[in-house]
Amino acid sequence: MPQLNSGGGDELGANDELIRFKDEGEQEEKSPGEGSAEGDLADVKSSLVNESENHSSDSDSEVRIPLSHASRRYPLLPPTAFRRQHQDAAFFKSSPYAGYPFLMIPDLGGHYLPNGALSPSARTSNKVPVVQHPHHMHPLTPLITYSNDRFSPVTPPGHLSPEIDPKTGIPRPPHPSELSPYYPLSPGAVGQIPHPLGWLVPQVPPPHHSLHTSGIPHPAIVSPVVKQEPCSGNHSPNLNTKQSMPVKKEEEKKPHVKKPLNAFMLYMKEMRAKVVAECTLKESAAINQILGRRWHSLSREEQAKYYELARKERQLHSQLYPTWSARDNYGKRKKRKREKQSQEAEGMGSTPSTSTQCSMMTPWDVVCQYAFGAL
DNA sequence: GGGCCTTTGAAGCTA
DNA sequence: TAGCTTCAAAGGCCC
Repeated sequence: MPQLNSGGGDELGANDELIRFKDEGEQEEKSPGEGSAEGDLADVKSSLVNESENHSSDSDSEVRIPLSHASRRYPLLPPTAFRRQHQDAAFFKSSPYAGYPFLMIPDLGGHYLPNGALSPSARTSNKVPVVQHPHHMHPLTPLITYSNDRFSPVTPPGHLSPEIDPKTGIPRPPHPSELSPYYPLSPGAVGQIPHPLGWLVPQVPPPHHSLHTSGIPHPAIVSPVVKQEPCSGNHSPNLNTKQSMPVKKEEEKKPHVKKPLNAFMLYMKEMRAKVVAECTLKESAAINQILGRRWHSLSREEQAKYYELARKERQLHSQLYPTWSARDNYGKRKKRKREKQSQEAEGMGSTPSTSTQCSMMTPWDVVCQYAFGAL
């Protein structure tokens, strides 16, 4: 992936990302940021439904990709290409993003400064290069959270009380502004923060340990998969076990500091509940497909918010864990899909797995190949 | 019970 | 340096 800005302009990642959608003609949302989950839901559902209906009308209603079982479960790829023939007229009229990638790119530079900040022209009235968040969430609140469950949702004094979603009538899930999911703090710590911005330059103690000042592990730290060694009666595990731990075991016990969330992850975190509320889907794979398309339908300004958030997220993360590297988490997960695929590819010789094939082809290639029976 | 699926982006790794 | 790989979240599904 081309790093468009070596000067730390993370937001320019959006640029790259815009390019990625160039040849997909993917944008079907009506208006930026107002993607209808129902429409997306219709897509996903129709895809799911068509999976069973496909036998009777597989000729032209929808091209399905009998790839992996997951692809069968979420046969959305490439979504627009599949649907365009029949749904465009009814559902996705002229896509406002038909020229999205082309139109946006040259404009992008005008809004971003080499350091990654939004240029004044791109800013609204606020000096903070983060546009006011439309989803009743302070744009910077993700920075103070990392996990919903590590700390119970303690509402800071004077903060919002639990709300009922006016749209759905469903109790709105704890909102990041009340319950920051990314870098959650102990209640006390939260109370010490007068403003979310305070976290941008946190007066945090030297982060060479995994504990907050409160003694509670930082929320970005996930309890490592550690075999609990019998501790001789002392329940100050973090300190005492560490002292007596051999170097190797100490490394094993090294707390798992998670990667900071990128812009899209932040967006997903925020929007997932909304999408789930708007539709009946619960499977993350399907939800993520919707969110992925919504992400692309966002305006640049809206995306810029999340890129900025992500940038600050990384900033904060690096301040909290200056010695942490993404490398630390490499190999922490068990088995990766690609491993399996590569194994399959090896076994299949010149015939790579379909997924691998897809990764090497444009979605349209896949469509064409399926449409013409090449696959 | 653990891995897979799905998405995008950041960062590490490799040739 | 380009291209590939891994991980981050999430929750249902599958083996």
